[in-house]
Amino acid sequence: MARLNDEVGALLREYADLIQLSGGNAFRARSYEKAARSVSGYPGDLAHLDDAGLRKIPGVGDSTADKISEYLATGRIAALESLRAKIPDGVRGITEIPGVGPKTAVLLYRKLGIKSVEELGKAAEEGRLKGLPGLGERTVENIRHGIDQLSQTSGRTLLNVALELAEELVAEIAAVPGCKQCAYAGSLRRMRETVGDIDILATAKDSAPLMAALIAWPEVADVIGSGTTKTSVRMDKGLQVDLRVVPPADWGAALIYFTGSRAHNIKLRGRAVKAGMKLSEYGLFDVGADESGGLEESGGSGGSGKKLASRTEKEVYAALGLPWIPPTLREDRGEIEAAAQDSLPDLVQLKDLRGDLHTHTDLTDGLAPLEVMLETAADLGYAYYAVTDHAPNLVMQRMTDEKMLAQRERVRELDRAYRGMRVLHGTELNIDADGEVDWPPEFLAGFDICVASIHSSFGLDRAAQTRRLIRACENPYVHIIGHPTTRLLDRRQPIDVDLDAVFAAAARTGTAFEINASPQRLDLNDEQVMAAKQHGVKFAIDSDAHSTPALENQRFGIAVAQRGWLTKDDVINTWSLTRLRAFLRKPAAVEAQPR
DNA sequence: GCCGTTTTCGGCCCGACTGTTTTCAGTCG
Repeated sequence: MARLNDEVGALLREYADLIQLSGGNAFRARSYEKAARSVSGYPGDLAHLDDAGLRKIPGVGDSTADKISEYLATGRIAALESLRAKIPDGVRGITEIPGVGPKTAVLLYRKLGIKSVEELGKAAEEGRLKGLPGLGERTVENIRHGIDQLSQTSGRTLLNVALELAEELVAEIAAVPGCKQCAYAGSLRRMRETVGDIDILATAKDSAPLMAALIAWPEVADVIGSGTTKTSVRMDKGLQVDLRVVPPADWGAALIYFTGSRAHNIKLRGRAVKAGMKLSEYGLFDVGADESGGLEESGGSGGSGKKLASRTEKEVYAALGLPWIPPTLREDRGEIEAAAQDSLPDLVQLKDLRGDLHTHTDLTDGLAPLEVMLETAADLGYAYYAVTDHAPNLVMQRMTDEKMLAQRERVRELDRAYRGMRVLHGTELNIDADGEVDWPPEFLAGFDICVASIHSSFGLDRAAQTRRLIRACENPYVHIIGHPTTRLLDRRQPIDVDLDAVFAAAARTGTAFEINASPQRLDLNDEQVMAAKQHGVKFAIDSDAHSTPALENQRFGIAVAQRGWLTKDDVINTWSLTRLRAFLRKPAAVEAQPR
């Protein structure tokens, strides 16, 4: 939907970074940064805006509008390109290292000619950073550590980015005459938080036109290989896409095979072998008791055995004595055993969500006004919706008691005005290093709902992090722990914390844990969700939206929940408002007081 | 560069934290 907007947003952000790196006016840089954010979060399509329309986007003035227009007309921005020529792209990449900003990156470039993270790592190893002004032993160590962090997060593509591309590619290929079926498979279909590549599967009698359609895609940078059954290409941004074309009759078996996971497939094949069958991407075959025991002899065409199933996934699973298993469960975490006992969980679905309990407006760092956020939420069919702007201890947001109370009054008015959607007034509190939050109890009592999250002191040790989160759970006014580990998939490692101890506290106090649906966060992640559920923790799947398009990120939160085996009953924002309100009274924690 | 119940100039998100300094620069949320 907002693809072009994101593209332009990224270019403006790059321009802002390059202004900083080239020593330009800091306010000018910030101005472009703001415009970038605003453009990325703009709900309409930029392509449909004329010059006047562009200027109406908050933070976009004459200069920025001209640059956007230039890009829409010519596909380039001259000013950006001239800055690119001055600062190598890798120098900008260096600022991705946590703790390294533009000043340090430029210093390294000017003094040592370092223009990539790799070169910086090497220079650090060789001790060449010593003696640079402002770079002591500690800083060099931090840079090393930062590079380690970065290397752990790179090389994979975020789910939302891959999904958007995959959906477009599938639509394109499915539209080619002769294409019978087309879908993305692989880790993307399992909705893993990041993916290494995109696997697309299609059926057609003649594969050539389908392969040609992929190769002709405008973002294809190079063709790695192309034959009649498989074509691999690399996109401009480095992501690899594999297209496999199989005969229509083998669709189901191939889809299972290419969806994986590897562990799921291995276990499935084992189950087949035990039952005297053989499973491959070409189908499920009867090995035959009279054969000479060889399992490897039958080739791709099915060998000696008779084909038992291959046309649909359901058919193949059924022939193995199993119900169809949702792709989000196919990780060999007990789903095959559960399926065999017909006890697969009834997974929570996007349509089950009745509300969103963590969202922002332009009163703090959101982009859209309260009224606009509510309109969009109502369009999503929600029965309730919580507005949870930042609290004062996140100083940069400049929240005050007065602003919060004025917003509450407005929320109450709008709540009466809406039919069908109740509006809750909440806040996102800051959990400080000791586990305390922003306001005193009497002020907190005025909110319908409080999310509490960590926004600082990420580096505390395990004992301290565990203690602060447990204290937050014990606060009777804290209902939901927001983005609990604070990880950012492309940038920041999770905090070091004993989650089992924290989950136990959450279950004891009736505090829900968030599945933050922002694709950069997905926090808790699937495995943590499973562990928390074991403790009896309840969950809130929240968008943490700072703009109207971000409200739709809930699909990614649902994916995490499904991968964590959650049902409707585990997720408090699938509940009726009455049941939700009862949960928000938090009796267990109140009894636990005083601490 | 953007913006205006501070409106065409002069501000612009503010403070904590860290590591380097010995009074401050850089980074972060």
